[in-house]
Amino acid sequence: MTRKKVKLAFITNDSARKATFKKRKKGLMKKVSELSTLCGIDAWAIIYNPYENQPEVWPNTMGVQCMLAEFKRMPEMEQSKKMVNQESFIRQMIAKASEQQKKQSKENREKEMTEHLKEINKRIEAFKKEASTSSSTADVSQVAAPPPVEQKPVVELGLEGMQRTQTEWFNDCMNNNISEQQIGFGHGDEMIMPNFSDNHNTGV
Amino acid sequence: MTRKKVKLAFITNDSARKATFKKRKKGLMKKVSELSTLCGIDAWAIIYNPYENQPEVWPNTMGVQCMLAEFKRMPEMEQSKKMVNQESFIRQMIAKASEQQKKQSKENREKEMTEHLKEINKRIEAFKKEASTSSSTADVSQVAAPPPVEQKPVVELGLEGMQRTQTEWFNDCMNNNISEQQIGFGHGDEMIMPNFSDNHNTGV
DNA sequence: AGATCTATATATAACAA
DNA sequence: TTTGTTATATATAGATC
Repeated sequence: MTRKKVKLAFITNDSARKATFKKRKKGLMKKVSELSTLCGIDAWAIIYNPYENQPEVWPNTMGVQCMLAEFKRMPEMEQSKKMVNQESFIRQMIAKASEQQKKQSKENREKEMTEHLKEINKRIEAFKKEASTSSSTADVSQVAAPPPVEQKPVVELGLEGMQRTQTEWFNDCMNNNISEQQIGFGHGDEMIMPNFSDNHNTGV
Repeated sequence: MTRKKVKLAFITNDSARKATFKKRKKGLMKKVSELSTLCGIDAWAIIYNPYENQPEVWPNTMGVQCMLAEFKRMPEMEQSKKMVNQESFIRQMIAKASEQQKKQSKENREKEMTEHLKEINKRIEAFKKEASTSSSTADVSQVAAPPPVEQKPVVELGLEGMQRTQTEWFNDCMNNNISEQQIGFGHGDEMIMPNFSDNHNTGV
């Protein structure tokens, strides 16, 4: 919003909409990374850009790519089914997964893949210990809100515009066909990234 | 970044960090909603606020809550397993899911739950038709990038700071224990929300 | 279409109550 | 600690190349 206070409504002009999308996507990415840095939050972001055929990922860790790609597969399989029917939902998932299976298990990917998860799980375990002192685990819905435990939070962010299907992207991920660099994210000068060793600036 | 050009590094002072988190979270939410509006993107956001015990959701559609809660469950189950071992990963999911199952299937939730999914799936189907004309489906990894199909993209966004475990939140969701309103998002004056009927401002 | 520029609208760090 | 204010840093719409 500048030069004119843009009217907050759908931009009908195609090229204008695309331009706005690009600019704002970049801004959003930056905001996420800043939040990550400033608040010590382990953050990641994926944007399935509707105007490109490869998603943008930040930070460019393969584990994050695959993990969220995994997440993204779920809606597709839900096609005509109801989300609430969790059992049939999962059956479909198994079917798809077994097709996938022969294409996976590259050792060198394991390490990266579990990188973030380990962090998360450590926190979950820590939290469980804390929570178990205050209530039973049987009926979770009745459990009182646990006492505030100060711990590093995890931020997760996905932005997705459908261009390829989720599964296609996942396949590519599993087949190691990730193109080197699709991150367009040049953040400012003094950015400090405490959590990731593989952060980098591209941008331009 | 004002009054002083903040140094982009972890804020060690607890209260300052919390204040910054709150402000920036709000800003991020607004940005997402604006992107949604301006570019006609079906967007949703969840923030597992590290300082509160209920996630913030926008828009406040239960289907979105449960769908993303579902996504969020996956990492937890991966605890000590490798993400790459998709089969065992899924087996664990089934185990958890069957525990869940007796607590679900409330009719009045189905409608909301599938609301977004239907939109997504429509687009996936449309895309598949388009893509099937140009290549075989057997080896997806070798399929050339499909021709750009102009269609409304879907934005998905999750921000998560671990306070409760994913599963606990999911349980609450399934048990219909969602507290009325945990969204703190008062956007500007002229905001127009074409896609959702249940948007609202709370702020405060 | 994408890269740059610039005037303004917004976001927000530091204060204040 | 929340809320409101204000000075500045940023984000970005529209224009230009």
